[in-house]
Parts: sequence; structure tokens; C-alpha cells
Amino acid sequence: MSTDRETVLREATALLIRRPAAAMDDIARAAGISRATLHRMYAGRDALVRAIGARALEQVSAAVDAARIEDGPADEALRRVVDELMPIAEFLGILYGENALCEVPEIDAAWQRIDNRVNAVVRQGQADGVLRLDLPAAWITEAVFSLAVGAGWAVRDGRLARREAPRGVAELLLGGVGRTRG
Amino acid sequence: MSTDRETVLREATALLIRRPAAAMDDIARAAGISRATLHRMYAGRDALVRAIGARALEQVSAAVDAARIEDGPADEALRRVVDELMPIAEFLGILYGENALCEVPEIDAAWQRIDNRVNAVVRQGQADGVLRLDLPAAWITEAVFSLAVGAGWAVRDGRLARREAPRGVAELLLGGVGRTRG
DNA sequence: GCGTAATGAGACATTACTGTCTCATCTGAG
DNA sequence: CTCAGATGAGACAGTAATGTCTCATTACGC
Repeated sequence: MSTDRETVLREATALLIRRPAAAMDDIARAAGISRATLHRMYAGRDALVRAIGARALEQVSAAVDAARIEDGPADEALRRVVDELMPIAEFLGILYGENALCEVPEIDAAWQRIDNRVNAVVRQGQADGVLRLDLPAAWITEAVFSLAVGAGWAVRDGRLARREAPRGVAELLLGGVGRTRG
Repeated sequence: MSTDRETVLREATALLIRRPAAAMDDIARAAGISRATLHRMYAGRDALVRAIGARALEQVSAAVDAARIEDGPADEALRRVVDELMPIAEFLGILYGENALCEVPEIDAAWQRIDNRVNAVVRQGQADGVLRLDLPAAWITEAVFSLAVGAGWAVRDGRLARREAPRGVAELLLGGVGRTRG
């Protein structure tokens, strides 16, 4: 079948999100290839999971790049980053779900760089008076990703329309759900 | 060591959040008991995981009860439920992390009941004009739990002070992070 | 059509975890 | 103190997954 690494990684990701304990056999079948080929492409399960993590980080990093978060007001930057993040929420989700990835130094470092970029934008937004000062910047940053992941799950489970997701995340993040400012 | 089931479940939960693939051996050591005793307390790994899920649901359910979410305005109800949820965010986290639990009918059903209770409060809040109507109730409900779990992670990793967490979640949820209503 | 490379199917040994067992030791009630 | 019950340490077989291998078949460039 489709033996290109892109497809394999995508299918493997999709499966591992649902069943993190899936065996190589299941992963291979999900990707439409044999277990032998999967082993030829990746030295072992660890290597595969690390490749998935690296790929996920590439996607997230590219999304943040595409959002040009360093340009313009922080609130608009956050809207853009959410817009870019939602289509790849699955990749973001696996970075959250597969805690084993945090123990890979390179992956953890790469994640830290992404987190720091968003964090810097948040702090800038606070300094510019665009974002609230009474919430820790680290928490706002965490919320951006948490909400994106949560919305991704909701979309996958059919509780939230895909086209509603980006606006839903951005509106909730920036404006909150209350009609009177709490 | 401490052989009461309460401690064992708590330690097992704490470990499985970090390493969902942990072996019975690791779990026993983390709980300070021998693998033999762990097997005497729970018939097997499945039984242990299901017990953890059931315990987690009890905690979450008790938290929602304690918050009396059906009383008073919805925004205040959400603040109370966040206050009650944060101390047990780890239990909430494992319900999100251990996807295997969703496949246990009783646990999934119990979770649905909790989700529905919060969802009903959200819809009531929208009908009362307290919560925004332009965000799906299901998404707001999802966000409550997503933010609580995310804040729990941030607290565990030292990125957010524990005492800041409840207010941080409630403020972000209800008021958003922007200084101008977005 | 030919030949090289890649794939699929499956055998195989190895490893890791599980679940059960025994037995020595410890603990606590009477 | 004594004894019953609980625990810890570890042996043991069974099982599932891994990683490596071979070989037949397929796909593809020439």
C-alpha cells in the first residue's frame, strides 16, 4: 500500500491517540503495510514513537511559524496561532498524551522552544495592555494548547463541529464564556 | 508500608498519569507495597485500572456534588465547580489520559452523567443570559474540564502555583485573557 | 521482458509482563 | 507469649509483544 513515511506516521499517530498501547502489529495494519516493512522503516517501537513526536513537533512548529505570532497585537497573534493549530490538533494531542516523549531530550527541548515563543508573545501582550495582567503568562500559554487539544478531542468525538473549533477556541480564550466580565 | 487501598490507588494514579504503560511491578513499588500484595488487592491490571477509573469518577462526582452546580447563577456555579475540581485534577487527568477507561461501559456512562450535569448548567446559564450564546454549550463544557486538566499539569510541572490554579482557570474560562472583549 | 529493489507473509528466538504459587517473615490481637 | 493473618521476596509457567530472519512475490526502472 502507501508506503511513504508521511502516510505511515499520520496513520500511526491517529491510532496511537486512540490506543496508546497499540502493538506494532496493529500500527502496521492501520498504516496499510506489513509489520516487516514497518520495522524496516523504523528500527523499533521507540524509534517510531520518537519519529511521531518529531513529526508532530515539526507540524506544530510550522503552524506557529505560519501564524507569524511575533507580528502585530498579541490577541490577533493568538487568534492566528489557534487557526493554524486546530487543523493539526491531533499532532498536538499526541505530544500531550505520549508522556514518554517528554523524556526524549531533543523533543522536550524543541517543545520548550515552541512554548517559549508563545509565552513571549503572551508577555508582550500583557506589557502592551492587550492581555490581562492578573493571569500568569505561563498559564495563558498553557491554556492556548490545552484548549486546542480539548477542542481537537471534541471535534473527533463529534461534540464540536470542525469549522466551529478555531473560532470557539479563540473566542473562549480571549473573551471568556461569561457575558459580564468576571 | 501503607497498604490501605486509598493510598495504593492514589499512588497508582499518580504514576499512571506520568507513565500509562507502567508495569504492575512499578505500580507496586510506587505504592510502597510488593507486587504480590497488589495482586491480592486487585485481581489483575485490568481490575486495578478499572478501580482507578471508578475512584476517579467518585472524586469528580463528589466534587460536582459539593459545588451544588444546580444552585444559583451559572457563572458562580462554574466557579464553584472549578474550585472543587482543581484539588482532584489528577483524577480528572487520568480519566482523560487512560482512553481504555472510555471502553468500560459503566465508567463511560458515569462520565456521561457528570458531563451532562455540567452541560445542563451551561445551557441554563446561556438561557439566563449569563453565558455567551455564540459558543456551543458542549464546547464550554469541554473547556471546563480541559482547562482544569491543563492547569493540573501546569501545577504538577511547577509552571503554575497551586493556589493560583482555581482562580486562574475560573477567570480565564469566564472572562478570557483579553482586556478588550474580543 | 529482465533484473533489482521493495514488500508481504510468516517462522523464530528473545524479551517483558502477567498471574499464580510457595515460603519465610512480620505484625497485632488475645 | 502464641497464633492467625497479612506481607514480602522470589520462583515459575504462560502469554504477548518485540526484533530478526528467510523466502516467495510483487512492483518498478531500464
